[in-house]
Parts: sequence; C-alpha cells; structure tokens
Amino acid sequence: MLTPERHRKIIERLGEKQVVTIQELVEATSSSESTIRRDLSQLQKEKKLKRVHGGASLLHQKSEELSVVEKSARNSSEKEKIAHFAANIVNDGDCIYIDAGTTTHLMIPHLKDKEITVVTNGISHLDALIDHQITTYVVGGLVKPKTKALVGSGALNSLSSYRFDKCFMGINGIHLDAGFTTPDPEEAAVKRLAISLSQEVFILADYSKFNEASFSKVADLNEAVIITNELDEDAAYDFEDKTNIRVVTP
Amino acid sequence: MLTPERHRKIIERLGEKQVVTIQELVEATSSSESTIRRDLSQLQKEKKLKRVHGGASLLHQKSEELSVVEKSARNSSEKEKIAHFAANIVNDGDCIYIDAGTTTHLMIPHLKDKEITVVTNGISHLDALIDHQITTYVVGGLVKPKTKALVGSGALNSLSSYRFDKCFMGINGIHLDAGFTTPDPEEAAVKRLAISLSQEVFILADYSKFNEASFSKVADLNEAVIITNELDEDAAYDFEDKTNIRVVTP
DNA sequence: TTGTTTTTGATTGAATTTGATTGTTTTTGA
DNA sequence: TCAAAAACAATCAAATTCAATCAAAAACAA
Repeated sequence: MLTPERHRKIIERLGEKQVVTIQELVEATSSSESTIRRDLSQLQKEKKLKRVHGGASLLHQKSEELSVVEKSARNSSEKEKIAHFAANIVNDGDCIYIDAGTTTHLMIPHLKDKEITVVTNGISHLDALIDHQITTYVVGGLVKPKTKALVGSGALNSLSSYRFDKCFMGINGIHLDAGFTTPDPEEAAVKRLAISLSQEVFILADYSKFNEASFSKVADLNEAVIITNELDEDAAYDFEDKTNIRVVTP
Repeated sequence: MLTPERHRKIIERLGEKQVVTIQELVEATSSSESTIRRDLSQLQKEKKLKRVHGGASLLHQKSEELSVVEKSARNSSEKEKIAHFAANIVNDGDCIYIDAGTTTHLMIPHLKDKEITVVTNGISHLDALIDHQITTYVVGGLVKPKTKALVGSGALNSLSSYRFDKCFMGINGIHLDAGFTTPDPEEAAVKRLAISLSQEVFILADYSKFNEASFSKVADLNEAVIITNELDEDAAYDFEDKTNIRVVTP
C-alpha cells in the first residue's frame, strides 16, 4: 500500500471517528507499527492531526468546549470497544447483517480473519469489507446521500431474500416506553425487516443513547440484545427488567 | 501500446482510485517498469499527477478539483470522448442504467446538471454519483472484489424491478459472429438483463474492442447502438450492415 | 531499401522505505 | 506508590524503488 493511500485512509478514519488507534491502522493498512508511527509523525508535521498516546486525534476541533471534545473522543473509543465486543460474537460460518452506520463500521476490522458472509445496506462499509476480504452482499435500493445507506422498497425486497444468524445495528434512542428508535422512517423500515430476518439481534449503543427517543420505532426492547459499555445504577435497574443487556467489560 | 494510450490509462486509473502503483500499471499496459517511470515523470512535469514512492497519486485529492484533473485527461482521451458523447444522449427525466466499468464511469461528471435517475451495479460509481448529486439506486447482490461490480441472483432480482429509458455499458468484445461478449459470465448475465429492461441500449467501446470475442455472450449486435470513435474503412463496412453504429466526431 | 531518430526494456548502483529490535518513557491498575 | 504493561523513539538491516545508462527494437525519413 502506497504512502498517500495510507495517509488518506488515516485521515478518512479520523474524519469518521475523531480518534484512531495505531493498532487499528496497522490492521487497516496491513503495514507495520513503525510505518504507521512514521505516517502519524509526518501527518502531524503537516498539521493534519495530533498524535496522542496510542494513536492520533483530530486537530482543530470545532470551537466547542474542551469537555465536549473530550466527550466525543471518549464516546468513540467506547464505541470502538463496543464494536470490538460485538465482532467477537461472530463465529466462523455465520451469515450476518451489518446495518449502515459509524458504530457498526468499527466492527469490520475485527471481522478480518473470520469465515463469514456479510450482508449490508451501508455503502461506506463496502471498501472496508472488501479490503478485509470478506464475502459481501449488498442490499439494493435508493442511496441516501447523507448517510450513504440503502433504503426504500428496493432495499426491502432485496433484503427479504436473505436470512441471518446475527444482525448488528446502531440506534439513536433506547427508551423504556418507546423502545428502539431512529430519526429516519425509511432506515427504520430496513432495520425492522433485517431484525425480523435474523435469529439473533444485537443493538450497539453507548450510554448516551439510553432514555432517548427518536421519531421512528424500530423494535421493542425485548426484541434485541443491547451491547453497551456503561450504565449507571438506576438506569441499569430499570432496563434490566425489560431488556437483555450485555455490558462490555471496560 | 502507444504512448498517449498509456498516458490516458494512467490518468484514468488515477481518476478512479486516487493512487496507482507502478506494478499495477506495468500489468495494465504490458510495458516495462522503465517505460512507466518515464510516463509518470512526464505526466508529473505536465502537472497531471504527483509521483510518489512506488507509483503516483492525484494532484489534489478533493473531489471538486479531481474533476479538474479529469478534465485535463479528458481532451486527450478517446474513452472520455465516447463517454461524453454518451452522456449527452441522456435527457432530463430519463431513468438510466449505468453498468459497472471504467468507460461508463467517465460519463458521470457529464451528468452533473441533469435531472435524472440512475441505477447501477458499479460500486465504484457511487461516490461520484453522490458527489454530483444524482438520484441513485443500487442493484443488490454479491460484490465481486476485483471489479467491484454487483452480480448474482441478488443483482438480477433487484434489477428486474426497474425499467430504463436508456442503458449504458462497456464491453470487451464486438464481433460479427459472436456479438457482444465479456469475460465474466456473471457480469454478462447482469448486462443481459439490464439490456432487456431498457428501451434503448448503448454500448460504449473504443476501436480496440472490434473484432474481438470473449467468453460470455451478452447480446447480438443488432440489440444495441454502439458508441465508438474510430473505425477503419473495412471494419466500418462490415459492421454497418449488421449494427447500428454511432461514431463520435473527433 | 538504408541511415537516422526515437522509444523501449534491461541492468546497475544509489536512495528510499520498511519492519524488526533495542532500550526508554508513559500509562495503567493494583 | 509501585510494578507490569503498553506505547514510544531511535536504530539498523533487508527489501523495494529509484535514476541513470546503454544496447536493442521500432518508427521514421529519405
């Protein structure tokens, strides 16, 4: 892999997640730690990013408070942990559905050496999936420019001819009354169908999604296993009655 | 392979992938490393690309400026002329199918300001289509890692629910007896179906494709209009009986 | 055709990039 | 606080890529 190609990939990941670990980049580019370190040093000199212990972070954050920045950085490293945990659930031979979205995207590097079949409606996932030599099927449908997700009747039709061992999706809200919710009705429809086609359903969500509700209902709380990482006592108490939560050990 | 042809190919690859390795170009052009090096040096002097260790990369990586680079390649490229001509056939309101492939990819920038709906099985087309704010539907199916085309029953099913005013595809061979042919049977099947769903069918092919035959038959010669740019007298005479050729004025 | 010019591909040693290894520093968790 | 673990910078040898050179091949002109 050529230098500019690596650099582009690094910047790209940073754009998505605010932070990247060196380990992650080593896998993504299949080059050595030394090379990635050199890349990061150079990109830092070019003011493209800031090196931090263990990886790199975005440079000029929006003129927000530091705490907000810290939070988003923290969120994404937690997202990474969640994604990693989720990926470990996948076994050789599984056929899985990976929904469009940034959290689920983070699963892909961890699926590298598994013998699996993946179906997705996320266009942004495709390059990574192909890079990792994973057998990939794409759902058809209309491309939503903003999220690069495939939606609409085309997606639903196309999806309905598959069955999954497991499906993984991000979500915007998890609420005791409202269930799992997401802002976009069309994406919600795709999620609903994917859930109904899957034997096991996993929702990837960090703590910020709890007690939030959004416009379109995707499923009831008891329809999926939630993979999350942190939940304060009270919330845990409420949710554990109604849901099946699996907490990533920190 | 002639020098301008090599240069065109190099720029074309860059437009698609932002980076190319020398090794890759050696294979693609079946010329030696030395020759490719000389080409790259020259193209760099002409500000068409930037050399990097192991290959070359686009000068500016922003999509807006990318089209500027494409533009410079544009005038010198036969394929580009063909693609431009094809794009001009498309009218506002049309629903068109654009097949996966490098020639058809070049059509996309020219579709920018048209009010159209595009369906494609080419994953590499998606970014460009979205960038140019074109309403885009994707066919589902299995991702072929090499060509990044969608194929298989998923693609066929998904495709069959659409109808097109026009469809555009590249091809590997155009032969009086064998008709239109392409090496991959699965991609051929997709092409066949797309053709049957389209009112008008356009094959984009430079002269090198004439009198060549490949493994899988896509269609008979009379089923499509060929858009090409150059054809010597004898060939033209033979083909004009059997086909509907539209030659791009030089 | 013949002689000239241009282009090509192989070869060489130099330059660059890479990945592994070293010992040091920082972070982590008890 | 301390010790183990992780991440680090520095270094070096191996691998890759590079520019320069030259002879053969091809294209060209007379």
